[in-house]
Amino acid sequence: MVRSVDSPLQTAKAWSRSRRGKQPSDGDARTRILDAAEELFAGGGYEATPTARIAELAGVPKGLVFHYFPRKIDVLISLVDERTVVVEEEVEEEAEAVPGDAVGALSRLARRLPLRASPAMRRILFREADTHLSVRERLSRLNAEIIRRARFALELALPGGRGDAARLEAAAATFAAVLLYQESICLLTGHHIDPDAVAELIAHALH
Amino acid sequence: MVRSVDSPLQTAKAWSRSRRGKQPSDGDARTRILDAAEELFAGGGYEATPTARIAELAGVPKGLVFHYFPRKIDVLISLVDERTVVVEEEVEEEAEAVPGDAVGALSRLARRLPLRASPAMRRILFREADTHLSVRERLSRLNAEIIRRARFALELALPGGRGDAARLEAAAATFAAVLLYQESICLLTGHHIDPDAVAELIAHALH
Amino acid sequence: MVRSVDSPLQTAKAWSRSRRGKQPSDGDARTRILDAAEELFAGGGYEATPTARIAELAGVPKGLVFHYFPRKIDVLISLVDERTVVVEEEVEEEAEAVPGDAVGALSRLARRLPLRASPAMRRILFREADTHLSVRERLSRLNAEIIRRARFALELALPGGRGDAARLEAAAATFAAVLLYQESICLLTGHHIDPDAVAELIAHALH
Amino acid sequence: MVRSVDSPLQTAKAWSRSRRGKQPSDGDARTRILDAAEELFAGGGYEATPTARIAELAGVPKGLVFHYFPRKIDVLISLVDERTVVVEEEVEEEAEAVPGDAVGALSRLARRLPLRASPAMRRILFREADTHLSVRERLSRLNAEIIRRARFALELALPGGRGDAARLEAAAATFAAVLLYQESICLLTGHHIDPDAVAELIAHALH
DNA sequence: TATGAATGAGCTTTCATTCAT
DNA sequence: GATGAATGAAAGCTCATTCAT
Repeated sequence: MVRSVDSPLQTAKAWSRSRRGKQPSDGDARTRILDAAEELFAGGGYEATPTARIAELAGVPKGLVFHYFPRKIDVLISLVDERTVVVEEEVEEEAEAVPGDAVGALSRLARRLPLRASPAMRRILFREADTHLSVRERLSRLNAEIIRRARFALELALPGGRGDAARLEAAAATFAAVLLYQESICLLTGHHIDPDAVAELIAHALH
Repeated sequence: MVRSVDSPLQTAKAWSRSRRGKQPSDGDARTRILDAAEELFAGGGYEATPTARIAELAGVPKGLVFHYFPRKIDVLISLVDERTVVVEEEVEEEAEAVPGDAVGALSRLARRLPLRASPAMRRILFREADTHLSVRERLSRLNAEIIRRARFALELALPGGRGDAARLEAAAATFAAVLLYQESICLLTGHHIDPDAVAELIAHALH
Repeated sequence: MVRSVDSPLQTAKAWSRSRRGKQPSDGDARTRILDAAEELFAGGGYEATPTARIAELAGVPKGLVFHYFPRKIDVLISLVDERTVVVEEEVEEEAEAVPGDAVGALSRLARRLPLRASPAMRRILFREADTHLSVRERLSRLNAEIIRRARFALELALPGGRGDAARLEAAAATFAAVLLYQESICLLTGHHIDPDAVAELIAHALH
Repeated sequence: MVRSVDSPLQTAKAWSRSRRGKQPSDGDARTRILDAAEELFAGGGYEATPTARIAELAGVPKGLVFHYFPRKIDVLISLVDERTVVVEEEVEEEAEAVPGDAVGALSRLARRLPLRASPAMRRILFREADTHLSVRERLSRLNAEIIRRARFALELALPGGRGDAARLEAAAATFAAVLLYQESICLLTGHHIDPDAVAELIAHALH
């Protein structure tokens, strides 16, 4: 089953609608500031976005941005804190796992990343990761969680310990790398990678 | 044969030495400016690096930077133009290919990316790709070339057309993704991926 | 008799305790605002103290400061108005005067300045005097009163009109200058002046 | 006898003329910036003076102020460093000293403070002393030097060890206090103190 | 009386870029 | 080519003050 809310394939617009169900400039001032920052940071990058433009897009006076976020960097930090959630435990995963169905397990993971974040927030997560510590930490945890889940899915789906641990580890890391960067690489190079095909490939590699 | 010059594993220092065989502040002014910019752009990002700091690190007066590079962006463009070379044709590759040895072929590709660039330049290539067109184009060509080579290596090593074309394509793209992003992901998350293990995994997936 | 309350030698803490007999953050909001302002103005100066910090230290919301004091300058004015009292008439002074004891009279004046103000308020009085008219006026009156008293003490203690009027005037002004600035100069340069020694010096000069 | 150049009585205008012999807006940009800052800091205080007004009065663009003085405080520091000189040794003083003529010695000290600074710089020295360390240090050294000289003058003029050391110390400190603060107190309270009268008073006290 | 979000002018500072020498 | 003073637009940020509640 595909749930669109957290599919990485859904559009920014769709995310907005499904999460807030309102017009873009709705909500209180603080929310509108974060909305604006999210859009601008995703579009042009943190450094290249003046706070004045955030205020302008949010429809609030410049000073109000600093009322809520004393320093510009606090906007980014709050954005990451409040709008990216790495889901680190999910009991249902085991329930859904079907022994032997490694492809299905990975495919499900690809469709339902343990990340609650808009497409815009994902771009911010990657783009600003190497400049800002708090962003990097979040990304780091996401990466670890995806690897953990991929490993779990593969272990469950491939009982009997076929394949050594090292190969399983490489498989999990590879799948995480592809998932994390497919959006970026597609955006940058226009080359699309189908996670399902990779899932099948990896599953096949481990039999 | 392993050539260390373009190995992704070599250090920034080693690159510097092997390429220039000089002290860091050697060379003419233009070269020193590019050296400084390379280091600073890689470290803090293009936007966050003032031209004055480039001049300072290069040991040249501020005005000289603009003598060689009329606009700041020209420093980045020149850097990418002159210090990242995507090697798009290499006759020897076929010569080295051993039919049946897919792992060896991919492993060789990992060690010898079709990219002549310092580690610093690689970071710049990824970091600034979504902001600056010229950088993005270079990255795009690099990605395409790696996929092309990975596909070629796999086709050659796995004769007989075993495995369908789609799976082969997924394998090539996966390998390219891992190669391209392993440095970034390691830098960001601390998680290291061994290209050889991935090569073996993929080769095994295609038999 | 020595009364410690207005001795220039008493500490800020002692003043606080003796005057209010309460915890620092006691009292109604208006009082706490003035307390906070007194401390901050004395420490960093009027201009360098934001009203927000006054409110914060006072433990009241920012808006309340402006409820009691419509403009920031009104805090300073109220402080000077309410917390510096230049005592311009004191009948007992004559009673205590002992003809012939000029040193004792001056010494008593030094210990009991005709000023009811905390050490913090004294600093404010000097520091802000040349910027704010109301402060300057208060300081001016204090200076005049000290001179008047010193002159009176010397006249009374040195009967017979020995010494001409000009010298007596210079003596009074000198004593006032030393008294008024000894705190400042000690604070600024670390050099301490003993008012008693100066009293003796001056008395001796006039025989 | 040396007169007007360093007399505390000379006007700001006269100082300007005698020191530079030019129009106010002469000199290079850096000098004009310091000129403007000197005038404005003396008039309204450091905190209350925006750098933009300094630039405006100096007739230079705002950015140039920060070209020469990276932070606003550096303008004040440079001003104190370059435009207040505490003269800590002067051989002639002994030559001029006439044993027995204590009044003359003190009077000469009053007229020729061991301070090379315009009246404006003197005000800055006092006004900003308790906020800025570098200013306070300069003032502290000036105070110490005046005391040293006053003590020296009195010792020389009053041979024979008449009067104990403590009284002599008090006398020196008193004279220094009056000299240092007469300008301030005059400015603030309008009350003028004649240093000569104080000199005579003190000399008389020590016979 | 009490509150804190809202406001915008103005602050210090940064910086790419120009240009006379 | 080489230099660093000069320039001004724009950045991040501060802050007194207002005002609806």
